[in-house]
Amino acid sequence: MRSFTAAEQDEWLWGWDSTPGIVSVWADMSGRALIWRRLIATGELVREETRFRLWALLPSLELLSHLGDGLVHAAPGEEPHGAIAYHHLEGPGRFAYFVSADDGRALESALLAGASARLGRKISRLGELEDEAALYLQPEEQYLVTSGRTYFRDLPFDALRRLQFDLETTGLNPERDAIFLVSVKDSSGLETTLDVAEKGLTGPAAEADLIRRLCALICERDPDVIENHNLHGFDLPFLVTRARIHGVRLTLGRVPHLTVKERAAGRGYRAWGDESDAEPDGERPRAVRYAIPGRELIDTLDAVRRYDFAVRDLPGHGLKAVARHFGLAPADREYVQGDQIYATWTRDPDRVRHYALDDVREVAGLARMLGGAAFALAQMAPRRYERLADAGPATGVLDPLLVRAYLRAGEALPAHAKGDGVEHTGAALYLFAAGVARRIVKADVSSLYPSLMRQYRISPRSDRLGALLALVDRLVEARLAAKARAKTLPPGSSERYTDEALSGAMKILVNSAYGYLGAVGLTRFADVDAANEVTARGRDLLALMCRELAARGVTLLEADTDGVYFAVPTGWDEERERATVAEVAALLPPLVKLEFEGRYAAMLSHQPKNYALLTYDDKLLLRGVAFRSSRSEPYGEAFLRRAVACLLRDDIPGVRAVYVETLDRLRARLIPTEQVAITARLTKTPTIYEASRAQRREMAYEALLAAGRTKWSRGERVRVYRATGGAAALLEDNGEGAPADPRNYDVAYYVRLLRETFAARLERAFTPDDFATLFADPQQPSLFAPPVEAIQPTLTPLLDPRDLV
DNA sequence: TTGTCGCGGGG
DNA sequence: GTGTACGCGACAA
Repeated sequence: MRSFTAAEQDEWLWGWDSTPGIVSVWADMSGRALIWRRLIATGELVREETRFRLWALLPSLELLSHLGDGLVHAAPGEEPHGAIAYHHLEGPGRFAYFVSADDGRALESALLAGASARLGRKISRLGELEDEAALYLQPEEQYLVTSGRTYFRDLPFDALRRLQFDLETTGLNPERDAIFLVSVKDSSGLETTLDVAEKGLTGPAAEADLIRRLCALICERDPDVIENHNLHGFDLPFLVTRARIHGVRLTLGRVPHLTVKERAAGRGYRAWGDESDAEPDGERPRAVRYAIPGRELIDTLDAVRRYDFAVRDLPGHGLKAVARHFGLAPADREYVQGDQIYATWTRDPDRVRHYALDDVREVAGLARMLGGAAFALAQMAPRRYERLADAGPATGVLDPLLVRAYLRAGEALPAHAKGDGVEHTGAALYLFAAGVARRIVKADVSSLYPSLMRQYRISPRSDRLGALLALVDRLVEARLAAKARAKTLPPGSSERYTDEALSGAMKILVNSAYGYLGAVGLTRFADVDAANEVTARGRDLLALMCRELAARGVTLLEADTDGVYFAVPTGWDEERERATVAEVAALLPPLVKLEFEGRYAAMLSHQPKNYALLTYDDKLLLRGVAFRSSRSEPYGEAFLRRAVACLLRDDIPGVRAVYVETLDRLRARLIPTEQVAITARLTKTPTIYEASRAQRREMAYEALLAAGRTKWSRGERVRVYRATGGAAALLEDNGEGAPADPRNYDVAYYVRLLRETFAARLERAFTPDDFATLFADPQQPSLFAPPVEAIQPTLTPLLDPRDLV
């Protein structure tokens, strides 16, 4: 294997051109690149126009042989003007020829002519070439890869000029509904709203004028970045559609004669399909996103999804829920329900203005809080900022980094790895014991898989340069440095924010290196065997940790992938717990760091990945579908929470009391109807349900029909419950926004549900006899039942750690 | 019950 | 010319 200096490997991660402050790049096939830069010292915006050579990688020169003398050899870096040039790349990789031209259209037509001749039919787009016939990127990415430039060098996040806008519309369908207000905020102090009523115009003319004023305002404020929540899924497609309907040109960018451009995307906006009754035949339309020259379009929904993917603690992904979760919502935040916004506007326009401004303020806060990672990625990878903000880390970031690294090293790139049928094996999951245990410790290995890749030098077979591991090594080191630097800087400062963002971005990349290996068909250097070696090492390591912990006298409860829960003997203090974890950690390979993650007073282990924990400050944590499901009836969830809390506090009579009390309240109908109802989302129209009703009756629709409702729309949410006699019933509103409360629910049914569905989640904590006693019906007393006070929860061993191979 | 597909968001 | 994962709910078999 060739060896590379640290400086060369740094170039793989960061590129090599030090041009600072690039905030946007727009390039086309003609070989023109427009680059907007902010001068670090003054914040002034400058625009540069430059020429670059478009390029592609080919397996051979066959497609260009028809050029004869028109195809010239040129050493790397040489740029023979007017000619199509090539040079050979080293190594066994498929893409061994680098070809380039001043004008990408000339290169493209030469390739198309060659392909047409070879295949004997007209080929008119590069996309029609067979797989792996050529490797080519978007013009902007070609420019960034060969120039070694990246976005945002030396630029703090807060130096970006950012603007947020939010449309308020009469509904969700852009073909039918209209924009009536837009709120706008930017990072230089603007906060304003535009609306249809301002200019004395009405009807279509007023909306068209509103769109023109929005374009003018955005161009005047001239932001580098435009942000909103669901920007690509709602605001942009809505704006584009309304502008088209009114014949208004959307001049939002920094090149006057260029308007909004569509690009294909996996997620984004799909025309039609929301509420149309008859599904159109054939393919669903492709999702599209939009691009604007000179500005980066950032959707905070992408940042929220990326955050929640790692942390998994958000109540939902909507703007309001996320803003509240992060404490970004002001105390006097105005809320208006989505379908009430237009009606509110007609009565109380100021309230809607306030609401819409709160929206853009929250978006600005959210974009800063979560947008740092993509900003930092854009300082490394050769792609536009907006692409890095919505890309997956493996295909969207690591793959482009590797392509740039190989070209920089003059090395041929391999074809996309294809699956060879080898199954991808997963992580280990063990349930050692079920029931109740006390004095719980959680220990885990952070970043287990990348640590194993580094420890055992596991890399893709086709990665001749060892570039993936080199990137992971450098990322791990650079991340430690960035974290350490951040700690020395003032909290909340721009500098600290920038280092924290860098550390976050690096963590994302490091943790995606393993996913990269397993993404067969998606990533260029995927290698299932290497991925399987990582998981196999991971399983061995988890088994080793478990055996060594057990050998030190603790009781193992559950282990999953990279972490383990166990109970320690009576009398151990935290110091002894930590010392035990440290002892086992010392037995592991040096790059694998086992850490003490937390300690808890008690745990109910129910099923794999389903458990309850009681913290030492008496907080109850429920994990897994058995304990928290949006489908559960609220009275049952409430019972379960209270009963589990009693159980973990060792208050068995309390468990019994909660059960008896819930039964009594059900029988006396003291529990509000809303507590026994579940929310259902309607997916069938009345016509469709009518057609299937004979075969199968569904509770939600039966409830609607029983309530005399024959019309409803798809997507509507209704609350339903089982009324006396077992009939499905609809829980309607009481007219004041709260649910009605007829209390005519089927008591016998909900009594049975309490025992068979909810109490059953505590079954593994007791012997069968004790469980029967504890959840016996007080209306059917048994003569032989032992006293509840005598019952002790149990812990049932299921798997001996010594049996782990 | 089990397998497959689609969604999450926006007014 | 794109390409996540995860957990859940709806539907069909």
